[in-house]
Amino acid sequence: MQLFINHINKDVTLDEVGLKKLSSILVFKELNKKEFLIKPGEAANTMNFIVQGCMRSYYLDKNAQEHTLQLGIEQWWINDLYSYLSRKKSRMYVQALEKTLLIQIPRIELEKLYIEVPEMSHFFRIKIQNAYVAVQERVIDSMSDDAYERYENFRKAYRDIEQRVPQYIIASYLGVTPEFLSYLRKKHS
Amino acid sequence: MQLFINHINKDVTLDEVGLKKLSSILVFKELNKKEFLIKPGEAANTMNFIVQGCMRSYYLDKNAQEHTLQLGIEQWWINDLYSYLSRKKSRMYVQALEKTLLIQIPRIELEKLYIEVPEMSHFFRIKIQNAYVAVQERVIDSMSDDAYERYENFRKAYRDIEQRVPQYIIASYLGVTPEFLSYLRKKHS
DNA sequence: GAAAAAACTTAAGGTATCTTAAGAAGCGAA
DNA sequence: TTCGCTTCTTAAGATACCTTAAGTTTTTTC
Repeated sequence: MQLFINHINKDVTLDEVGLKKLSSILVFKELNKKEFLIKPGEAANTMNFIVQGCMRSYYLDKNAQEHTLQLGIEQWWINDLYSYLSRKKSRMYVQALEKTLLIQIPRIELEKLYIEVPEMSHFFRIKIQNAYVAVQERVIDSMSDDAYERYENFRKAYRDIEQRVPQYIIASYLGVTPEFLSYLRKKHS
Repeated sequence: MQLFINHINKDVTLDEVGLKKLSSILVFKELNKKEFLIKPGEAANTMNFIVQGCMRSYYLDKNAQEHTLQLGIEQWWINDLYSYLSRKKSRMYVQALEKTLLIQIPRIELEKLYIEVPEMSHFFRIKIQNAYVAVQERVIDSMSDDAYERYENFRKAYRDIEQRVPQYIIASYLGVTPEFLSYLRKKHS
């Protein structure tokens, strides 16, 4: 909980009142390993902060292949932001890869909070901007770099995560088959 | 100009006062074919609405290959949103593909306007959300679809643009070589 | 309207990545 | 500790896409 407040305070400064109002709308949620937070057809109606654990979002393409879009551990936000922002049904699975504890902020309360505590509006604007930047980075990467370069980039950017998720999920994040990632690792070792 | 106002009014409702304040900070800018709005090393400090013409943003990868990230015609916004939002220097070229007339909103004025006319803050929040959704869509496409499917998607989504830009630019948007796109078109015709 | 420049096509040979299939290794549950 | 499930590896054959290079068509410029 203190961790969460510190996290918010990195980007904005909340006073006592703001903090109290924020605290009052938080919801704690626990997920077991492999449990889903969101499934296709559902809507994302909360912002979700990982207090402890590890999660990912992914979808199935027309050949039922998994593609991982986001990975997160402690102090990351995880969501189907597409669904949250557009208010459309999700196409994603958002799943715990370990036993995970989340702090959730329901959209309805959050939008009220934006008015009373403009810092929070500012905070999430920054988060959404960062999300945009991250996705754009990924488009650029996928057009410029080959699979092994993307793997190296991934290892740099996600050093803490790499150890905690199975390799086939990393492959599905990079956009290659697990077999090919295995081949690349051998080739470069 | 009326066009621009209608465009804004699609998403938010501005009163007389708001409209006047908005109008007072607009800047018109004309670009000749092939002229650049932004080059690598510069910073994006305006929002840019295309009144007439056609533009694209692209970057060069380490092999000096062009990759087109955004295409736009009349009534689209064009920018290096990454640079605008993060305030970092751009890695992009933003270039006119035809003689183009823009309406620009400088960041400094716009941020003041956000306070006086909150509808504009709302408006650009929606635009940035849409931009996020579009980029995410693209990541999903590039992982799920082969080149020809991406080409068909592109033609559906950008019917009006397809006619106006050279095919090698479409190829660089899809992430394939011009030769390969040419081959695909023949194969499926 | 001719010359120059830009864009598009074709084709051969090459490379990155996929598919399938099988076995090996690691790991959680009883 | 062992069984069963999940994950990882290996390898052969297939395919999507790239590179190079040359020729053709279209567009621009003077």
